[in-house]
Amino acid sequence: MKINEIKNKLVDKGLKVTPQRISILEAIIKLNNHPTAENIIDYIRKNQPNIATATVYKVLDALVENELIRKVKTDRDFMRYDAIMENHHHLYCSVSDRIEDYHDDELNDLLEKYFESKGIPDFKIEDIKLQIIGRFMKSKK
Amino acid sequence: MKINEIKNKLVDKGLKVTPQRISILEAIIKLNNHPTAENIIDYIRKNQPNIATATVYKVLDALVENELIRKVKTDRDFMRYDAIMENHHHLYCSVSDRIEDYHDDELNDLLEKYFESKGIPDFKIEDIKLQIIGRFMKSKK
DNA sequence: AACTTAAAGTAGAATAATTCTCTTCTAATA
DNA sequence: TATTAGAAGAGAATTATTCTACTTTAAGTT
Ligand SMILES: [Mn+2]
Ligand SMILES: [Mn+2]
Ligand SMILES: [Zn+2]
Ligand SMILES: [Zn+2]
Repeated sequence: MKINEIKNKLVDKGLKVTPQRISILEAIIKLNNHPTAENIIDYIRKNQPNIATATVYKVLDALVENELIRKVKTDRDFMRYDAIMENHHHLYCSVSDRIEDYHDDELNDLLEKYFESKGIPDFKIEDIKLQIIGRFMKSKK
Repeated sequence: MKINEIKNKLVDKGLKVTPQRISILEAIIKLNNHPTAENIIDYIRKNQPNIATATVYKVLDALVENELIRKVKTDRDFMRYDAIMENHHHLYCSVSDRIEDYHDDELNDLLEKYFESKGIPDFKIEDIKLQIIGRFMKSKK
C-alpha cells in the first residue's frame, strides 16, 4: 500500500491529511496483526519519536468513526484494531493473544443462505463474524 | 436455579463455598444479560451492601478460571460475563450494549460439518462462536 | 504566496476499570 | 472447638484511555 493510497482513503472520507494520520493508518496496515494502541505507538515512534499518545487514540477513534479501520472484539482490556474492512473472520489463539484473519467466501455464502431462510425473531442481522478459537500449529513466519 | 445448585457447582470445582461466591454466581445467572463487574456489584449490594469491589473481581477471575462462567468478547473496555456454559452464540446490538444469547443446534451442526471437511491450515479449532451484529426489533420485556 | 481559521496535534493531568498489598476473617477439616 | 489455608476486605496503586487547555497546521481564500 503506497502512501498515496492512504492519503486518498483519508481524502475520500473528508478527513484532513496529516502526517500523524498517515503514519497511524500505515502502521495498522503494515503490522497486519490486529495491533493495540501501544503496538501502533511503538511502531510509529521508531521513525517519528514525538507523536503524542493522545493523538494516536484520537486518530484511532476518527478512523473507526469513518470506517477506515475497525475495532476487534476481545476478552482483554485493551483495544485492538484492524485495517481490513472487507468481510472476514478471526482465528483467536486460546493460549496467546495472537489473532489472525480468516477469509472464506464459501462460508459467508453458507451463513447468508442459512440465515436468509431461517432468520432470527425480532432481530435484523447486519453482520456476522466468527470467532474461531483454537491453536496455531505453526508460529508466524 | 436454587442456592443449592450454585453451592454444588462450587463444591464440584473444589472451591470453598462462601456467601460472596454464591451471590456473585447467582447475580450473573439471574441478571442473565452478560453483566459487567459493576452491574454485578450494584445488584449484589442491594442485599449485601458491604461486599468489597476487589472481592467481586477476584471471584470473577476464580469462576472464569474454574469454568463456571465465561468472559464475553466485546469492543468496549469493560469486561462482561456469562454464566451459560453450553455452546451458544451472541446477538450484539449495533447501537447499544445489549447482548443476547442465540442458541441454534442446527447451525452448530452445519458449522461442525463444514469445518470437519474443510479445515483450516495450521490451525486446530477448539470452539466457534458467532458474533451476530444487528438491531433488536423489540425492547426487552 | 500570504492570510485565515476550523480542525488537528500536543503535554500532562485526570479518569475509571481493574489489580495489588496487606490485614483480618472464615470455611472446612480434624 | 481449634487449626489453618484460602478468601474477603479496605484502600492504595496501576494502567489503558480520555480530557483539558493550549499550540500548530492543513487547506481553502484572497
Ligand atoms: Mn475488550
Ligand atoms: Mn481500562
Ligand atoms: Zn482482521
Ligand atoms: Zn451468552
